[in-house]
Amino acid sequence: MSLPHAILTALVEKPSSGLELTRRFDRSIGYFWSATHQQIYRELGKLETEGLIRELPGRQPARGQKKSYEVLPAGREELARWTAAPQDPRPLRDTMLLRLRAAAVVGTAGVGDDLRRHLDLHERQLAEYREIEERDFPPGRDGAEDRLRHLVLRAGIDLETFWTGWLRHALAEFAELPGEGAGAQNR
Amino acid sequence: MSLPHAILTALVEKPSSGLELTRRFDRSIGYFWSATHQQIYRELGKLETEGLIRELPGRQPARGQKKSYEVLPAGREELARWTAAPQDPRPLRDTMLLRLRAAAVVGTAGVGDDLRRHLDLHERQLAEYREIEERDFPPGRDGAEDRLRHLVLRAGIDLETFWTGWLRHALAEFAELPGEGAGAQNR
DNA sequence: ATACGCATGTAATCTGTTACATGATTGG
DNA sequence: CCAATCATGTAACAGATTACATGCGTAT
Repeated sequence: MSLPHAILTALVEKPSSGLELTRRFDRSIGYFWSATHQQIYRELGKLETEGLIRELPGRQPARGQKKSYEVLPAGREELARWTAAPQDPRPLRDTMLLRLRAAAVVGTAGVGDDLRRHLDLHERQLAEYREIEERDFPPGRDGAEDRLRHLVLRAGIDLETFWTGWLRHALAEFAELPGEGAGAQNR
Repeated sequence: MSLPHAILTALVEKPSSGLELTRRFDRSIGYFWSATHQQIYRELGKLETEGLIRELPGRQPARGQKKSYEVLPAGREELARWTAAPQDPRPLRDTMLLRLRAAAVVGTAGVGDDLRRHLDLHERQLAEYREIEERDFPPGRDGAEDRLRHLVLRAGIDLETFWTGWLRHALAEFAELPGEGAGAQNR
């Protein structure tokens, strides 16, 4: 129940078409709330029906034509209401941890290589976040909006820092496991 | 596509009934792959149909009667295959981060209180993990299975450490935001 | 004219959530 | 006998994923 609010947030920041939203989800919002273009189009339809957003006036109608939306006052209110309401953190669902637990009973074949690959992925993501931080949040600016957005980016950086650290630790442990030189075994 | 493998892992560790699995998901496996009893029963049915698990022999049939399952060789093979195959990390979906981004445009009302509540939740979870670590992983044991399971628990501990650290940082930032004494405002 | 990329959308399927229904067992 | 609890399950729905369909605009 958060996708509509992710979209409302994006549209309040800047009115956009479906594809533009998709691009922005790929770049920035999707770092903590991912969505595909199908989800976005479907949800835009719903939000329009519910009167929370509307098509920007001065438009072409047809299919294959760009169609931009803006947030209506009702949408802004709904977003404010949702933001203010308490919500429990959603339970974690992580495949790598599950695989390690499975590896404890069926063997570690293949897992070491993928740990290395994940480390690489997380290192890249971390580097990307740090670039964004340098570019968008140079020292000594502090509007309230900037601070909040910086805080969110900080979470991303800290989270990737956690993953890279843990993955390195995991790889070190793996190196000490019996028979983990080349990578495979099944008990 | 991981719930069946979570269940297979649990059943390889120890044959169980649906409700016993549900309990174990609440306690241990669910820390990184949560599931409700409905999901579990549905999936047990599928796994049995596919010939990956079977009912423990020596059974009563009827509804309301306990029904335990064990993993068949085909199930163990499928689990090993899945564990060894590379998988991309699933994209992050975090509501609190989304809310902060929304708060940057619609105001921070209510968010501060919930940050505090989340900090409390994550501190409790961290304490629970640490207790498990003390109880189940005293210094100086090192079977391969133990090491892998400890590694998974370590991820939980490090992750909760990240959250509590970040939430404290966020609360400190909030304290400096204009008008954030009592908690509410809308721009 | 056709092929490519942009843009919007439909459909089918799978996964997860919520609410409820039913039988068995046990303690009062 | 009754209520509570254990245990299994159904049904309906909501959310997410995957594959595909269609139309427009532009460059070759």
